[in-house]
Amino acid sequence: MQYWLMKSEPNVYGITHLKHDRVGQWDGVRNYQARNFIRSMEVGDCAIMYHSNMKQATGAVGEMSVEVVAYPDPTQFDKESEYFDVQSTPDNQRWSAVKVRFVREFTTLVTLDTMRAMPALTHCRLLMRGNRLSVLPLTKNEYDAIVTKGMSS
DNA sequence: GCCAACGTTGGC
DNA sequence: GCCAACGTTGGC
Repeated sequence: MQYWLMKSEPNVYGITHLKHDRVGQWDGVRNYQARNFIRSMEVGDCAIMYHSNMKQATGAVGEMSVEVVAYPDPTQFDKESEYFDVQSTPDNQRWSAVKVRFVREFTTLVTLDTMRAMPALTHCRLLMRGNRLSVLPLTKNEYDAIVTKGMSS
């Protein structure tokens, strides 16, 4: 069992969308390190959804689980998509997607400030300077600490 | 293989 | 909207 944190922009695909869809495709990852994490995901892995780029509501918003392991991200071949990658071909599939299932939405937004103040997250990559990874691993301890905060009212 | 230029991310 | 930090590209 592995634990992850996955960033999304809530206006593109946030917790509200996933809650509605129940199972959603996590695509558009265009960073090799993040892609490699995507490829190492297993069915049943736990993941925290994190909303980024929000003026008021940046932070962890809920829990997901991995429903389908990595497969070629269809948006890389879609000329209409903003994620289209001219260098991707059927023989050279550069990018991967997974499917995630909605588990629950936090009752409380866990903001960056809150997370910075949590001893359990001292070494979390999310909080390190200049961190830009959109998919990153968490320890069970880090994951549990965020969920506990999120479900406290 | 180095590295300058450029593009992107994401907090503020 | 700004800009620091980091990743990628491409000339050499």
